[in-house]
Amino acid sequence: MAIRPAEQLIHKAAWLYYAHGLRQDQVARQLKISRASVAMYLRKARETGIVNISTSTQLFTDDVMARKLEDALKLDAVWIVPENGHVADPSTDIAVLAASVFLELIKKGDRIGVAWGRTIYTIADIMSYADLQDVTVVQLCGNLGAPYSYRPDQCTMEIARRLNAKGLNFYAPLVLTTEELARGLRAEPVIREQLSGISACNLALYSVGTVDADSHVVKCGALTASEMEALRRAGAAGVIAGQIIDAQGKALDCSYNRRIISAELSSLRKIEKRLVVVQEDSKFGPLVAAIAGGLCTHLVVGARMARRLLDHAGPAAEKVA
Amino acid sequence: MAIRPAEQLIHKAAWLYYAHGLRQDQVARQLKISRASVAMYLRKARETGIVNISTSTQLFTDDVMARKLEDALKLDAVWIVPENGHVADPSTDIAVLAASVFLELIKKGDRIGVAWGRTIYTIADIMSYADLQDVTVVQLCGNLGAPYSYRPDQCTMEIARRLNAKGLNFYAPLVLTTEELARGLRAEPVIREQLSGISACNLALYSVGTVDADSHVVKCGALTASEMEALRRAGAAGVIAGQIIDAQGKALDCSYNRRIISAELSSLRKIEKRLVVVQEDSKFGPLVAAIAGGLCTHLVVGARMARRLLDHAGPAAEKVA
DNA sequence: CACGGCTGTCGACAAAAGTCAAACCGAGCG
DNA sequence: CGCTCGGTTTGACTTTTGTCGACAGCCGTG
Repeated sequence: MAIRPAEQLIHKAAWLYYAHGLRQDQVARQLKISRASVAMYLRKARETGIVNISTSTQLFTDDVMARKLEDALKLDAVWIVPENGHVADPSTDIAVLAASVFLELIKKGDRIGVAWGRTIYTIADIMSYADLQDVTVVQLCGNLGAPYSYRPDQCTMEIARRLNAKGLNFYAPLVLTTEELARGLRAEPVIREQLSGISACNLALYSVGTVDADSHVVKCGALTASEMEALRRAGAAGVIAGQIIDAQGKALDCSYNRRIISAELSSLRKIEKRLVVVQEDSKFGPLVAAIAGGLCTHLVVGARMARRLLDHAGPAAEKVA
Repeated sequence: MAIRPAEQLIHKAAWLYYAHGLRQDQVARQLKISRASVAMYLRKARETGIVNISTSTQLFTDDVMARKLEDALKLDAVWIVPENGHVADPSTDIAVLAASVFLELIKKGDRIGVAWGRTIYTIADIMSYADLQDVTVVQLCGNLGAPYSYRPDQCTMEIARRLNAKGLNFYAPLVLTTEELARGLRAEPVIREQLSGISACNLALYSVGTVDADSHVVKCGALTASEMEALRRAGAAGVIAGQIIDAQGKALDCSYNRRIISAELSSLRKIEKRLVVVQEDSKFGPLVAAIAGGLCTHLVVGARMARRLLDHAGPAAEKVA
């Protein structure tokens, strides 16, 4: 009995407890183990996704503002977390909501593209476990040898681990020193395959990055602060999956963009559901650019950001009318 | 504050408790209500499907016998509930499992066909609540003015209620006295529309009925025991959605079948996922017939029944080989 | 306007679940 | 052969949760 009590017993305990509604001591008696063990098994069952507890995220879409935003920005769905004087900081709230929304959007057999960043890693970190063996999580861009714990491959792997899904990592650096080398690497069969597999995804998860000295690409050494400054003057408005975009949400025509290994924006746009999560208010500009470029269909933001987006879109919408 | 604490507060409480992992007293403090109220809200949240607790049914498909059955009978998925010396009776187990499987098979936007019977009603009765506004539950056959609480319309409605889905009832009797009247009624626009809408379903839930004096159609007075006996001699092997089928799973050519208002078997076969649940061992014959007729793609049965099916299919499979 | 009925709320208690240190058990190793 | 080590199991204890009866506000009604 001590050989492999794990799976089988955990399953049975979870089944009796959650599906049949038995008490822990009843389960213990039925399984002929102590109640303490049952409690432990149940915790494991929750941790491994054998049982799933999910809460409806409807509360956050019911907001009238969410509806208005959907209309104004032509998005499929918007979730807004209220920022009333809660004790907890709103950015955690946003991540928790994003994790729920993300899980809710996943279907069996899905292929999911994941980018990277602090926001994404936070989501991965608080996301509850699930048991989706037939799901694949693919990395959307090359890696950064960064001193961060939220490198692209880590984001992908952690999410795959949580979902009990297959993780497909990208074995290439995000940015190279010469355009030529990048071109060559992109032509490599392994890399090319991975890149072309991206448009086969039906769900993507990413955030947007800023284009100032605080940007991750700068912090990770992919660009210097002054190079970034120059790009900004040349029209850079945001960063998506390590790629610089302009205010229209198009890839900026610059050396940096030609030196990276990352999903083409056109591939991203082919993905049915593009979930964008933004925590920081400072990312307003980049977010507007991403939306303009059609890189977002599903959006999770805080109330303050939502209002700014609406104010921004409002006049434009009136102009059209 | 006493005006309508309902939805909004329940949602918030559920959110803080289940998604954020706060304790009930923390939630109470944040929402400025007593902990007792929080406990009550959480119960309501569970009851109304605002939070969903589901357990993986993998344990029951992992069975080697389940795999063999899938192969032998060409089914998409089989769940087998073990019948070891559990305290609980196995038929409840089957229903609990069937309810979980059923919920697991439902996707957003689905259209679900539901038949009737004791088994189906039991499933509806123990099924946990969910919050699927964009799902439609349609009744697969006409009604019986029966002294039972599991009339077709009740099965449909109860399931729709549990899922928070739209319920589409059939406003016609299951069986009429003359073929002519039945033909006329089927031609009625309302009825015809309902009937033709059945093949648009992508999930169906039904059981099978026996063709003896204990059959529901006999108990409900749709047929007398002697009429049934005659039909049985004429080749009747089972009942599906109030319709008599022969051993090949084809509709039996008989007056009774021409006098009923129910889904055509061909419409049922067009439904992508056909979940059949069988509790009683006595329904072996009818089940074999239903499977032979391609009326089943997903099956939930007890271990004893599974073994009989395998024994039955085994020789035939060998003969082919 | 007083009256039940209804619903939501609360405090207090009982029940259930979570947790921890200690015991246990088999496996591998010196 | 006896040892430690990693893991599981257990009983005892603490914390958390469920529930009950009582009370308070609101409503429609007589």
